[in-house]
Amino acid sequence: MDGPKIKNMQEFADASGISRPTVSKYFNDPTSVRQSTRARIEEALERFDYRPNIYAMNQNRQLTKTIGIVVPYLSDPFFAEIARNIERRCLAKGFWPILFSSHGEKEQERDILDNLRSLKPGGVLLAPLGRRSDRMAVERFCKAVPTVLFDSNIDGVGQAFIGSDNGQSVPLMVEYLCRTGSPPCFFEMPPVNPNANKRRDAFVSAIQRLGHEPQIVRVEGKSWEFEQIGFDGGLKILAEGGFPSSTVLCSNDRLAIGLIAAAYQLQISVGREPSSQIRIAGHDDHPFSRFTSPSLTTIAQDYAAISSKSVEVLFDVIEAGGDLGSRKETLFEGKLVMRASA
Amino acid sequence: MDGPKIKNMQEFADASGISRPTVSKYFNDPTSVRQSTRARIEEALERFDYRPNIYAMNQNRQLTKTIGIVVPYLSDPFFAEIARNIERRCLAKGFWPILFSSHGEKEQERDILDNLRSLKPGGVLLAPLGRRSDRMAVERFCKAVPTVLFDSNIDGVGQAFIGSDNGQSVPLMVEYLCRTGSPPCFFEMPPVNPNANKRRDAFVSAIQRLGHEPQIVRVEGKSWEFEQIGFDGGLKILAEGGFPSSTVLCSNDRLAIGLIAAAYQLQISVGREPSSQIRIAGHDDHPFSRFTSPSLTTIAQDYAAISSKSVEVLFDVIEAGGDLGSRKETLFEGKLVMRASA
DNA sequence: CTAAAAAATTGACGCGCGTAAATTTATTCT
DNA sequence: AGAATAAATTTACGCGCGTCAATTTTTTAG
Repeated sequence: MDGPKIKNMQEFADASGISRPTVSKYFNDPTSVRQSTRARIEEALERFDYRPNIYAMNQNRQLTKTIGIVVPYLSDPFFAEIARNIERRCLAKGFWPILFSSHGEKEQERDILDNLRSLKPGGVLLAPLGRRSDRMAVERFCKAVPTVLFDSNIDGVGQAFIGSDNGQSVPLMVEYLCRTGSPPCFFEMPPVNPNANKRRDAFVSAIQRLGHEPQIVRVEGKSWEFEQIGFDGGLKILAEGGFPSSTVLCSNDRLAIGLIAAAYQLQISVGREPSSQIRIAGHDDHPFSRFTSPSLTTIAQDYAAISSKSVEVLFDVIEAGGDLGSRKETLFEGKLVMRASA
Repeated sequence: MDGPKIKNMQEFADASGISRPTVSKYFNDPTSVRQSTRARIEEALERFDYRPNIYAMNQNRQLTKTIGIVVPYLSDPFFAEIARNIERRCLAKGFWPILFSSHGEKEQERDILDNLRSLKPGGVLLAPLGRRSDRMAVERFCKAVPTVLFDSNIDGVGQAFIGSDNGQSVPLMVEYLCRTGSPPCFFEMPPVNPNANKRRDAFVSAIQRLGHEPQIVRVEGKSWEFEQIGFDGGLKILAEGGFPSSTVLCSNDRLAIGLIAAAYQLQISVGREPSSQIRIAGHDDHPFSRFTSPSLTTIAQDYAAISSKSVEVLFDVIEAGGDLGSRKETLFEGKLVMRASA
């Protein structure tokens, strides 16, 4: 890191005693040059700390080494955690992840996809808003850029989908709850994405299979502040005679977190001890769910598996030139996490 | 959105009947062209949906319209929330925010700053890791790119600092707690950034000013999973005779969230009623702090003010050509948020 | 050691845009 | 109306790099 300042690749090539085209090859794939020249270049790199101008690198490329990651709501630790995993894996593959959050807004999602297009990313990992997505815009985008959907599916859109298997996880929880106490009712809010509906449907069929009548309690609210919705809704329901069952299965953990807070405020005891008045269960194993009072019994989605599989499939798509032929859906099973709340 | 495909600015200029240099001017600042030509360009834009190649746009620029946002830990909803605010404000100014998270790791932070340099951002908003930052790397970066620090200060580094005034907020809380019950002890973990130390120091002087002996309880732990640290530490302390006071002021909300969970598990009642065994207070008004059981009394940092001021100052710096002359520090006061826990 | 294969070099062009100087056209002001 | 001013056009160059074809050098295989 000394010597005269290096301005461009030509100067760096001169300084390292290698021709510019070879240096260029090196930067696009270090393994594509002979071991001995690679060593010489990397030695020079330490002396001069030159970095190619990424803008010049990419201007004539139709596909860059950038990976776009789009999540619906970054303030939700679930997505923050997933994004973190994905970022690491992209970096390990020598790609450059760029993170975007739609912040729950359709327009934002559309803008992000628009902007992303001009970034010419090598591929995109997209967790769509879901029902609120501009389906046309997403579809158009996926046709132009190799895209893998995760978390929330949109039928037929994108090269693949990776998510968790609500059809397995919800019955797992329902059976556990029925086995250990009164059959649960289902607590939901207006669905923001297909998962919410799938979970409700899975609940209905699972509880019917066990010979019970499905009971669904729905509260209103249209923001992404799920905890607040669960709290407000829970407060109202609990104050007005309570849920139809003393066991409540929530559509997701964030809703459950709000509901637990509401129960506490009304001095309704939550838990699986005989003395408790209500049992509450969630779904997702949200990072905070182990710190509720009582800690939340839930279904653990396999963060690591979902993110690593998503990245893996995306790179398959990229290496296949943007098209796999058929759209693959991968669903991971959830695991029951028994804590104190149910 | 019909007609023949537009490949570059020349073709778009031809199609819209305007010269290329004028079109170029338009894209760099739509207000810099006459109203009538602007209208013609925008009309053509609707017909052809052309977008300039951002890579070609930026390759000859020493400063681009990109704003880098770097936070230490995105899974922390506090930073996710701040980032969201900042993003919006940058977009409103016609800039392009790009978000990065150090994920609590020094190497990540260094890599991000390195990569950011080759992005040639117009400016950067940086919430450094703090004590774990590679100070030299940060310093070097700030000399090369207009940078405003926020949340966590590093003396003399960057063009400005925006944060919250621990010297005001902590005494505010201490006085409240002393006025309404027994004087608090201070619950902390190994400091990850200067705020932690400032808060402890502010606690000591505030409690002494009120004529009490400062008592500090420290637990170990070196990850960014603060809740877990608070929980594990709290469990141990509460089981081994408890805190030196029946009122505990935690260094931050996440620690408090863990502590409340620990107290619950040990069936120690938390709250400000006379019947409660312990009072617990936090600091930050973390998005989840209203959903703990009981809800957490805390100090609200002014998210909106911090983010808007940060952006504002950054644009001042940018407009001043990267240097304001003197380094400005802005501290916002915290507000006491009285909830049920203390 | 020689022929074949692999890798590096040389020289050159183009990408899409920013930008500058000189010129022409349009707008504003009195 | 004409003069002064503002804006758009024409022309042309350069940025840093990808990439190609032809050539030379180095490595590998027989």
